[in-house]
Amino acid sequence: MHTIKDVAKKANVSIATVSRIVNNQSGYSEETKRKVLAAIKELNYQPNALARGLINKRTHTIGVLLPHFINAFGMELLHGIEEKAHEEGLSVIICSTDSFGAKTMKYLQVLNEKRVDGVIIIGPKLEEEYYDYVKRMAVPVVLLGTEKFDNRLPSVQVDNRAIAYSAVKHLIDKGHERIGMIAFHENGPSLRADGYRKALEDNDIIFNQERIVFSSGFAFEDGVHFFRKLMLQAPDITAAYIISDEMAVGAITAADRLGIKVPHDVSIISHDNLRVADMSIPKLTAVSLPLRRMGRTAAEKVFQMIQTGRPSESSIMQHEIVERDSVCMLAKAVRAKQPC
Amino acid sequence: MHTIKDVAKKANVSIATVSRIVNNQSGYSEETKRKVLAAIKELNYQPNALARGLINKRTHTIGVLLPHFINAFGMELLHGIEEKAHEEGLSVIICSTDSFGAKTMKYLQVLNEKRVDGVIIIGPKLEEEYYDYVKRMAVPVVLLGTEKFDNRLPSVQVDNRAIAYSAVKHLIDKGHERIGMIAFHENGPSLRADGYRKALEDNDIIFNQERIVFSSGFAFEDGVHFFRKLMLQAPDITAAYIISDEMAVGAITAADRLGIKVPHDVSIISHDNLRVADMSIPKLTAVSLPLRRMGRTAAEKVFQMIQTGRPSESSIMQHEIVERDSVCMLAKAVRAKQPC
DNA sequence: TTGTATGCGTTATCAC
DNA sequence: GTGATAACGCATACAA
Repeated sequence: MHTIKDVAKKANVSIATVSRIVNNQSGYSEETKRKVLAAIKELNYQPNALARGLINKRTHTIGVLLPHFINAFGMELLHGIEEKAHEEGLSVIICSTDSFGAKTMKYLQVLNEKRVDGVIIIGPKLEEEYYDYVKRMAVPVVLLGTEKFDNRLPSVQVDNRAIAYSAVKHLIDKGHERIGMIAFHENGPSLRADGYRKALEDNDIIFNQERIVFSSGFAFEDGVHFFRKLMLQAPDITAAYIISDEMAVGAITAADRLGIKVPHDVSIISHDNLRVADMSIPKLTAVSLPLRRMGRTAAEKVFQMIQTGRPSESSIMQHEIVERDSVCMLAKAVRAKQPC
Repeated sequence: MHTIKDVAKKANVSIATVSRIVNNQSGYSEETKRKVLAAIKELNYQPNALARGLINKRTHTIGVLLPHFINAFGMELLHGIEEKAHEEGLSVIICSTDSFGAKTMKYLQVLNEKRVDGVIIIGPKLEEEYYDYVKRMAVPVVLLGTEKFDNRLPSVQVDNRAIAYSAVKHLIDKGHERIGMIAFHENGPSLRADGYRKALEDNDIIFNQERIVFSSGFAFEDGVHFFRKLMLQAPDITAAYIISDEMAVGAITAADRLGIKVPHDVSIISHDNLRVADMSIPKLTAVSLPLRRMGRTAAEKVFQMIQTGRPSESSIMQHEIVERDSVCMLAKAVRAKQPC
């Protein structure tokens, strides 16, 4: 591994001159430039980013904290981050924290020691401990997730209440009135459950406690379990809003076992619109979240903050409904010509 | 951000002493140790990894190159890598190269400038250009993939011929004889197609060109397209070996459209055993690859190479067949009591 | 246009 | 035990 000194020697100039040329500043003749460039090429010289970082106080590296990143959801976010980050000349170090966040503090320390230029934290909530730490790190931090989990830091999120509202409204527009929901069991109030409720209210449908069920996770298994529970609890529903694609697929499996046909007997609309949504039978109608773009946006924010030194605004990303085959019209008049 | 100097000043010692204590070497009294530790805590001092790396010539960081890492397959590998790497005190920088590997050289340069301690390359093949570069980088490199794509570098792989053999053998054991396959279209000879052929041969089943079809990808869409093609080309098959879970799910969708029931009309065995395998209807019987463990193993290898300085052996990981619902017995005698 | 010298935050080699 | 001080590889203020 050659250093700037080797180049200087080979080109018969000082290291200062080499440095100038490498960082293409001004202050040298074309002649020397050629000499130096030739030496660089010949020696295969690559500047040492460590030494550079030591001086410039910038490592062109950011850290990403994501909890149990095994799932496809986080993957999409990560992909967006990585893509944008590299476009801006930033490398990304991934830190996959376990479900309990036990490793998080350790990761934060590592990132701090490595003097990353910024941090993106993916996750449902920001522990006070983490917040304190990143604050002391004094580097740009942006939060990335589906919940507005903190307002002290800039974030990229979606409006879950609006999403739930859209989803349920979509079902209502399709003629459904007895609508169930698999929500996520949270400590505080659930924005999604709120949106669900509001959509019913606005359309003069009475809310029925029995039609909402709270899951402890977002996985396939949760879907089969809680859809079953939902159907037992509220057998008369004709549609359901399920807050993750995997769960929705699980619901279809559960329905299958229960002898319920989707969408003929009950329509299903899901949340996220990951690849699986397109792979199930029937294909899932879903609320689509721009996960990739959210990742990109988060990366863009940290980059901007790094450049300007001032905090960025939070962004709320738009969602849309992608219609596929898991939801059908209910109105009898329509049903005749357009069976589902 | 405080430096070792600040700590030294606050503790009334020299930076040398602080350094000794931080790296817990010997050569100081308990008394000074306490003082220094107190100062460190109070100032919240974190050693600068850049400065350290500059001297020690180790960054405790490795780079991972993975092509279009969007898919669940790469995710599993990555997860294994990350897990093990952090256990060994290594951070991992991800570099997601596009399908054409156009960005690869750029990434390699970045990793080189950052002086990573090692590199893991995920992918189907190693371009000569990349090989030359990593060789010049003079850091441990391990290849991670499903193909033994190069033998100049240590790798972690599986035995694709054996896998295909196992899969087809499984179908044969279940009474199938007219077995189709969706293989991957490669330039060279396909190990999987070889294994398929060998399994037939060993069981006195004649190979029929029509029953094998070559896909250009591994995705869901490829599955629906090529399964359709396969069924048109060889309508008499009773089973098929499909080389990715996503494709297998696609095949089920295609079958559905064709009015073919899986596994009643045709059994399907897939490859990889990702989460989707468990989510389709019917659930997929699949050859399971220990992707997570493969990732861990790759990380372990680079770590070892970093420590010892000598190259590591290549590893071939074991596979196993996970029986679920997409394959059924064919023998008529059996069929009577065990319909599928 | 070019070179010298200093410092970035460490570790390590000497002295004391 | 402890403390100067020289590297590590580079950028830059200052001289020339």
